[in-house]
Amino acid sequence: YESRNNKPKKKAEKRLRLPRVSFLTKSEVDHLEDGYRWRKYGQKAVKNSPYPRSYYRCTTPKCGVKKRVERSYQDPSTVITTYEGQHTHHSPASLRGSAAHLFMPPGFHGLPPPHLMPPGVFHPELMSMMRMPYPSPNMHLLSVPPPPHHHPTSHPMAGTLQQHYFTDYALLQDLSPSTMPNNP
DNA sequence: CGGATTTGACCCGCGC
DNA sequence: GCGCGGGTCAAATCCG
Repeated sequence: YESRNNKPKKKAEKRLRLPRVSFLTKSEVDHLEDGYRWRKYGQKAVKNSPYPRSYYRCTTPKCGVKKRVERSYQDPSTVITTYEGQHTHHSPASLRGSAAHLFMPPGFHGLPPPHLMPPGVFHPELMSMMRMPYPSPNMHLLSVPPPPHHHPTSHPMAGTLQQHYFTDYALLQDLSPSTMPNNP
């Protein structure tokens, strides 16, 4: 680890913090499928928690979307997935048969307001599309083609043990991680 | 062999 | 300055 200080000061690019969105998902597995490919680049212990936090980066070049995954220590049955940044590409899971990007939650325009979304089966792939950093006035989805066929009951992961139930979501833009809306 | 993961070291901001 | 906490790097390692 000799040459870490030899950074040729790359034009003083500020490490700007992109807006982040977090999701709470009841899941047995830590890393949820969301239609994108990620490479893990770190893992750190979380203070006051027995569960670690994993750091992922989108594997697509030029796409610097990051993702942090940790299990809630207050409710070990839920995982906290935090996305940071916008994908510069489509989800690689846009293959036929994938239910990703087939529908949007009702009233989805920009950032979801702080009221709960209707409960239902949680689609992490759908979740990964909710990446609008700011609520633009007349924002519509980037390029979501109209669904040719809609199979509401055919989950893309049917057959696996992963059953992600949407429980709640939180917008933790710059909040401290200690503000979980979970009163003991 | 190539790409992803593991894992300790390193970086940085901040509070004291 | 020092330690701590969060975040990242990268060599070693794993795995298909």
